[in-house]
Amino acid sequence: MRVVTDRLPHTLRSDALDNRERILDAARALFSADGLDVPMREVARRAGVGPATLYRHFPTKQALVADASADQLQACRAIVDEGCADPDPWRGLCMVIEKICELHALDRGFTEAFLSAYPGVTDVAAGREYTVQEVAELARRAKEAGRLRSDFVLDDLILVLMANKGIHAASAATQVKASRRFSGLVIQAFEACPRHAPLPPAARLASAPPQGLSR
Amino acid sequence: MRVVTDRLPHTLRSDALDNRERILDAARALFSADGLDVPMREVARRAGVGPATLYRHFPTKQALVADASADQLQACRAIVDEGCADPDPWRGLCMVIEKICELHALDRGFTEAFLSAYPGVTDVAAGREYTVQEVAELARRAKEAGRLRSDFVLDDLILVLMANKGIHAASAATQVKASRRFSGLVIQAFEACPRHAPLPPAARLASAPPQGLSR
DNA sequence: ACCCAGACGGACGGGGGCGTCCGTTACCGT
DNA sequence: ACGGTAACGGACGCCCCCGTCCGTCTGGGT
Repeated sequence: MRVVTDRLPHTLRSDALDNRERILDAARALFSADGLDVPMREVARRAGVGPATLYRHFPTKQALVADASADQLQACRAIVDEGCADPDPWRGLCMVIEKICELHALDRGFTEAFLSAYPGVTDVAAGREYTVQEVAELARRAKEAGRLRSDFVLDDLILVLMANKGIHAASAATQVKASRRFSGLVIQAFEACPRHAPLPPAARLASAPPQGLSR
Repeated sequence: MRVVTDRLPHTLRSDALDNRERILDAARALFSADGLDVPMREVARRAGVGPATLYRHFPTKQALVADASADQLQACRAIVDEGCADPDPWRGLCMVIEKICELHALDRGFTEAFLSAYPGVTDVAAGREYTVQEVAELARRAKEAGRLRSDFVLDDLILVLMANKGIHAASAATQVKASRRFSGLVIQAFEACPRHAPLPPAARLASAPPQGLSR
């Protein structure tokens, strides 16, 4: 083990910075389209760099995933914040569900990172926690307003996101269309309605199995 | 349509028959728990046979998947037939959705085969077509009875099954629990209800049609 | 212009899955 | 009991991915 790991120059050389950006661009594109199950080599090839350069910038796949997912994570937080800011909590909640489902439909890799809670992708895991907690408050208010069914639990949100992840289509356009239809259905199921029978008990869904990061 | 492929002895030797059964048992167990992404070697190991024996009995993975899924496929047909036999089409439809979701929750490999996650398993694909067509008739009757929302389309069923596939949990028990909660939600979303707003347009998800023309 | 640390990438050894070949085993009919 | 052959499985060569080493190159400070 190295002892003195600090003392690194915090300024990268221009070519190194350039490569770093191209690697992240490549990773974003590939992860988004194909999920996290992409060989590191493939990312390097697409970025036009050698494997060693890739590993120098991102020693582990988790590090790469975390940095490549930063934008989407930010988008996620923005959606949730916007939903919470809506004076009508039910409308805000619906918007959050729709938008997040759509976001996930457009970025398979981010979806996997978001739902996996893989040790090492701590940034994403923390982002998910933030999202979930914010939505918890939003849901509380929506229940209070009598619009969200009283037997809704937070795990239902995870359930919906996992389910949304299962939806696959040939084209991105179809994917989004299907995802929209799905979130529409789910929202109507969540809406408080006297005709609705009680639901089966909810299940504890802490996290999904770490899939795709093993390579 | 089989031509005159029969020249070989249709009677396997006793040890061969025994191995075939053990291979299928191993495949069923592994596919069910871990999905179809299991190395052929792993199936062979579990069955206690060499790789060559496995490949002799099942030249391709599709062949193995098809035979290993036969039971579940039969169960699927039985569920659908039972649902169609119910004098109350809405109750029959609900039962079909619940039971099939549960079946899929308990067998990940079959789910993947059923949803054509694995191309070329024609038997299973045909079974799915049968299922879907039977449910189509059931749905028609449920709409006629005014219990199923009029804007339900068959692709919604595929959508639900794909979504159900996305749900993963640590234990089989939790998995089934989550799946039940999920099917409960979607059933309520499907139920005709004056308070329900119209849904976003459905997406074409059928992934079967262009098959069997060439080759 | 010079220099050298920081950055690059080709190449290497290891591991695992794939599908097949071929020498050996043992089932089954006579 | 015996022979022929169906059936077996260890072993092979192939390919892809992994993470690292090391010789080469170049950016940017003097």
